[in-house]
Order: sequence, then structure tokens, then C-alpha cells
Amino acid sequence: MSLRIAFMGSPEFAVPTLRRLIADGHDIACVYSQPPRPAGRGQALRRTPVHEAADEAGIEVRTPLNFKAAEDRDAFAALDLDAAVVVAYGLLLPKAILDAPRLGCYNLHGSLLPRWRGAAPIHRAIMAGDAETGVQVMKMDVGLDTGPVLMTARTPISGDDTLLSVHDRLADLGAGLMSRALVDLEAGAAQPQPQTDEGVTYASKITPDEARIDWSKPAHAVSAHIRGLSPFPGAWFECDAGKGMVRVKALQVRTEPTSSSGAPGELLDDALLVACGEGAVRLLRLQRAGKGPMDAPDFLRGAMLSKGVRLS
RNA sequence: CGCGGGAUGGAGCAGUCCGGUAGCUCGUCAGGCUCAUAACCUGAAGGUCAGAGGUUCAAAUCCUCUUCCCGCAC
Repeated sequence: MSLRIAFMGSPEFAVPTLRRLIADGHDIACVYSQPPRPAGRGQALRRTPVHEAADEAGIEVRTPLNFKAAEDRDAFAALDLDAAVVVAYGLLLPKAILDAPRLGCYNLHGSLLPRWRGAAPIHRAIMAGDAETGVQVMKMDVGLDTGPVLMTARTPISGDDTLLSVHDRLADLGAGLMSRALVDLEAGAAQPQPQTDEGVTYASKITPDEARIDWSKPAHAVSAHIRGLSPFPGAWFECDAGKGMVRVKALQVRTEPTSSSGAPGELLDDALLVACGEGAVRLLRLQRAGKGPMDAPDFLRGAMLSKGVRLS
């Protein structure tokens, strides 16, 4: 009861699935991941989380830049696979790769397709205020997240959810989902359903300038924006907390009904209730540049931010 | 050696430029007030100022090195 597979993935999101497939007893012939790159402070070369997990498990790791070279394609074909499992690998796979495994290549994607095809589906779903999202196992074709869907797991997005909470939930759900999908595949019971043509949206990468908070948007939109980017890369604003303008990330937030009104960004009380274009949000957890994350009461002890101050 | 900020009682900060008694807002503990309280009043405990070396009559503060944390960029 096991398949010979290659696992292709890079970030933390993919790790639970890799671990699950190892635990399921599949024959993981090889792990593919993005090559180690200079990253973080100090620019040290860093392996991807999937790379590290594979090393721990003693599985061979390959890190080709792409599959344009014939030798990389041949090396993949030579693995003689039943299937390849792809989770946030970071490369579009050419047809030669997709066709190499006996049963094809299967992708775990963090949205309810065809909504949020592409790079940042979880961020985008929360930022857009979606009430629900999920993970799906899809048989890959040459398009960007366009293949037919085998299995779906759904989860609601609450007003307290952040990128982190939804990310972790989907990563766990996804591991179980992929595990079951492989069982079906092995049994020949999988029935891929083509995606609909309606409701297609694309989840482009988050750019630095769109992480800045726009207080003139309605409260629910400000909240969704903050939560969709928390804790990484972090939605931010600037304010003068006593020593000049400082950059501050908002990590957790709650919309709150308010009778008072103010200019967008204005503090409506002494506990970080911020006026938005419509309604208000209360900041619950924040992090200013150079400091660690902290809850609002701690933040307020050190920062002189009282009613009437304007955040920008 | 990519750029930058930081380490001060349990928490968050000021003090560092211009060396000279360890401060603030909270928390904790004790007592008081109150029908009562996370409110209020009074008092107390709690710090080798990240570590090491140097300068000095004297270092949280100036100089050198080390460790750890974080923001940006990637």
C-alpha cells in the first residue's frame, strides 16, 4: 500500500504534507525544493523548510533552478515515479515533467479554485474578506493552477483569523487531504472534476507598498487587510510615539462599533481605537520597528499614544 | 562582512549626546476604603543597567570586543 513519489515543495506550508506522506509509508524517492539562497539578516545561505525536513528524514534533496535543462528532466524521469506531489514549490512545471510520473503530478493548493489561483492564495482570501476558504488537491496541467480537482477541504474564515492561523489550519487539513487523495489514486478511484470557468481570480504576490494600512478604507476592510498580512509580511502604519515617526506593524485587530467619529487614522480613545473611513478598529497586538511583538496594553505603556493622535 | 534599531526590577519604557544617589507607567505583595470591584488610598518587596575588558577619583552613560533579539532589503 504505497506509491513511489517525488515531493516538490519549499515553504513551511508544505512541511506537514511531506511529514504525513513519510508517515504514511510512501516511498519518497526524492524531494525537490528551491535552492538555498541568501536570506534574512546577514545574507546567509538558507535551506527551505522543506529542504530541512527532508534532510532530517534522510531523503535526497534536489534543488534545480528550473527544468529547462534536459539533464534535470531526465533525472526526474529516471526516478520512475508513480506520482509527484507538489505543494508550494515555486516553479511552473513543463509538460515533460508533468507527464513523467505514471499517474501524473498532484498539487495541493490553498484556496477554493478557481478563486485565487497563483502565489498568495491564503493572504488574498483573508484580505478580500472571504467568508470561507480551503485546500484542494488538483491534478496539474500546464496552466497556472488550472487542473481538475480531486478533493476539497473547506474552512471558514472568522474575524479573528490571521494569515498565520488560516495558514496552519490549511497546512494541516492539506496534509490529510493529500494523504487520502493518494489512497484514491492508488486504488484508481480518483475522479478529477474540471474547474468552472466562473469566478476565476488570481492571487498575485504581496508587494511592499500594498502592506501599508489605508485608514480611509472601511473598518472591515482594514481589519481584513491587517489580518491577511499577519504576522508576515505585516501590515504597517507610521506614528509619532514620542521620538519621531516610527514604523509599526499591526498584528491583530478587531472591528468595533463606535459612536464617535474622527478623521481616518485618528485615535478615538486611549486604547488604540482607530477611526477608519467607515467605522473603527481596535488594535490588539502590534510590533514597532526594532522591537518584538506585544499586546496593546504593553505597547501603550511605552508609547505615548492617546486620544486624538493621528496614525498614518 | 547588505542597511539599521535594540538589551535598564516580572511587563513596557525614560535616563546614554553633556560620566556623579536607579526613574516612569503597570504588575506583584501587605494594609486601608467600599455593598462590591480589574476602581481608589497608603506602604513594601524586587535591578551584578546583556556579558567581558579598558579609561576615570567615579561608568547604565565614554572606548574595545562578545552574545542574544528585532525592523528593512532579499
